[in-house]
Amino acid sequence: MEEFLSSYCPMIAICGLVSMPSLLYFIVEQRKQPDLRGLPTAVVQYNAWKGGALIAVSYEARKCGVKRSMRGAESKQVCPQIQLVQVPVARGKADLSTYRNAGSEVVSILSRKGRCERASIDEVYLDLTDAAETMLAEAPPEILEVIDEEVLKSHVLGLNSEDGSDAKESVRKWLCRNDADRRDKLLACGAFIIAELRLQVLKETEFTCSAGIAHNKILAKLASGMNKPAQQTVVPFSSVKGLLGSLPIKKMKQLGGKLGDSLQSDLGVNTVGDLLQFSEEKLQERYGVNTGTWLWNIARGISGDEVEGRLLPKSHGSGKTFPGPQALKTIASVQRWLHELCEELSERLQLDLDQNKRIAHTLVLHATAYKVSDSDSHKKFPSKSCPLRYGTAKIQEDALSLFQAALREYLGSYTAKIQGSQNNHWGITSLSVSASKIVPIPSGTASITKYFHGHPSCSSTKQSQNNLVEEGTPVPPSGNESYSEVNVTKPQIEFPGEETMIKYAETSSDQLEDKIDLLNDQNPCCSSKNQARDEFTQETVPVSTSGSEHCSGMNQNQPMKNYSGEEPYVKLSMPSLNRQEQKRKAVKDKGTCSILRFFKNQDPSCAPQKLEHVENIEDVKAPPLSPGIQSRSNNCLDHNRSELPKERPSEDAGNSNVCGSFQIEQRRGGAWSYNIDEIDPSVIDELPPEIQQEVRAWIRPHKRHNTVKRGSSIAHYFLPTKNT
DNA sequence: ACGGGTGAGACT
DNA sequence: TAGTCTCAC
Repeated sequence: MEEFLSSYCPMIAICGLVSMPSLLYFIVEQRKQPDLRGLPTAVVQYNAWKGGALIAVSYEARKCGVKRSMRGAESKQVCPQIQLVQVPVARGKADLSTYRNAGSEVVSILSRKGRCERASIDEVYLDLTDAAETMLAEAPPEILEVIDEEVLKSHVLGLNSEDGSDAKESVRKWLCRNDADRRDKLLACGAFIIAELRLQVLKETEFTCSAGIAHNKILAKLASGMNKPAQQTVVPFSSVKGLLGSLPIKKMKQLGGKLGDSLQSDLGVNTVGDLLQFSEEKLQERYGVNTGTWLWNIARGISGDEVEGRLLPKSHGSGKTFPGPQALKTIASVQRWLHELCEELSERLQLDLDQNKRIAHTLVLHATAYKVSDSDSHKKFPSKSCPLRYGTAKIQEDALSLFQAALREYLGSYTAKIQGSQNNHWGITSLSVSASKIVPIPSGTASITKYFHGHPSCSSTKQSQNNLVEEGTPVPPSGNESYSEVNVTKPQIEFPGEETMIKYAETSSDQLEDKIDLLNDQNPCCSSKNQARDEFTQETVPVSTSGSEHCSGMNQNQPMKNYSGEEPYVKLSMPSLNRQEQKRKAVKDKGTCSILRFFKNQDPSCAPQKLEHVENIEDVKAPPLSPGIQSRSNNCLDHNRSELPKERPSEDAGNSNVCGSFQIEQRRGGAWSYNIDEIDPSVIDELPPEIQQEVRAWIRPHKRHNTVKRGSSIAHYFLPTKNT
């Protein structure tokens, strides 16, 4: 216990979660068939094999014994009265946009009270540290006369409902305990805030959600799943050990897969508590430095994973599988499907651009394939990427080129005649295209950069470096545009593998303007595509697409309607520093935070939230450059350990996290699109709106960069070698 | 040859 | 870096 208490560094973050099955289900229920409410229902994927796969099952249906792994047909057997609704289909594939949008709607509400991280389509983490502290200071639970019912319905782990007395009464007592540990008081405040948010979500969207409230994300996540649906669970500080002690190891996030298996079979660890018997060194020895440390911490309920403050996805993808007999066996069919996928992707990119002013820089193609009678038939189909050019047709074009390059590589010596009709050598069982390296359009940033020219920036992470580099000097990894031309028009030219890829070039402003031109290019949809297709046409394509065979009119991508004002791009092309310089600065200036200091005119720690205790943390005080990447870890344990690797932190920094999780179940109508400027957590609010975003982007990573998901990055930086 | 479509992140 | 792999919803 001692170890727990002393090493458990509480921050206050509240994490929200929205669970996808319910989300899917209820959206459908509400929007399309409101009368399904209350009936056993499931959402099935369009694919009609055996009635389609269930991807969401309502609670009523679960009671009937319907499980997610079932097919539609099976569910009918178990529960004849079940109502099956189909997931929307577009372009011959499932279309999840409805769900994405619904998730956004919830995010926009949750983000009113604190920093939000959209962890997935249906999960949101929320850091309510500030809100909880404010509440504690201004209106602590004990002074409230009336306490909302929703709060009283909280589940508080470890709360012995004293001699079977009223559960709500004991919750009320716990919430209002005067002598409680400050950390628990903060959690109590978190419970209030979360309850309110959940009610708000319900009111505004008709979704219900579950939540977990704890001092870090992983515990909040754990808690959020403990009482569903539509309930919230609090993990008091003192309950952590008890909770984890008996928790099956695989229930812990990140341990549900192979690592968890290995812990069980190799170390005989069955519960998280079992992990306690292993020294950190031992764990590192077996799983590597980062994972070892991460495990050691997790066993004690410690996690340095910080709520990131990101509301938008880092990538967009569109993909489809072609299982078994549906495998694609001709280039023509691959091309056709790529067109569909790219069309969807392009649409989403365009939306992102319009709504969020962000640009994706990299296009990636993934596929899985099989091939027969080849020595290395187990070789995986390689992924390929290239600079992303906006415009549906260009994306389609480039994706096809990537595919062909990958296919050649995959087939190796076989490469011979890929063309022709049906081949018996290979088949494509899945295809996907995605866009990544998405960065905000540097509107406004350039001026800021200029303004602070010479000032060190707050960069500390890969991401922030990107931002800096990209924003300051708009150098998208724009390859030669000729790249794909070459590949497409002469697909059979022999490329020794990688050479097909364009190297990222130093980009000058001219090139940048090229890029802009590209963006504005009307891009007659079929132009080069037809060429490409002609080469492969005449094959029979055994797949049925949504029939957008001709690329003529339809999805022309509303070409840049928003770009009448080349405003953003104009700024793009006035780099104030050349790229190298930028890079150098970004790297060199790690750990400083002049910008925030400038704005806040105080608080050298650069952390956007209150940092009353953080002064204890040496990194923060030493802005120039610390060996570790982050200047402020969210986990004081890490910090202490960085100095005293063997020591438990003597004192927690009093910086507590409250994390909660949400699960959505219902909604009402109403389209939504979010505006990141309006969703604005904390401190930076006072800044002029147009620069808030940039500043935040600079600050956030500085505050913490958790490069290693399951490992202490500190360990990574401070431990000289990795003992395997 | 089915859970399918998506996403994030670590490793190398 | 780009590409692979794991994990999760």
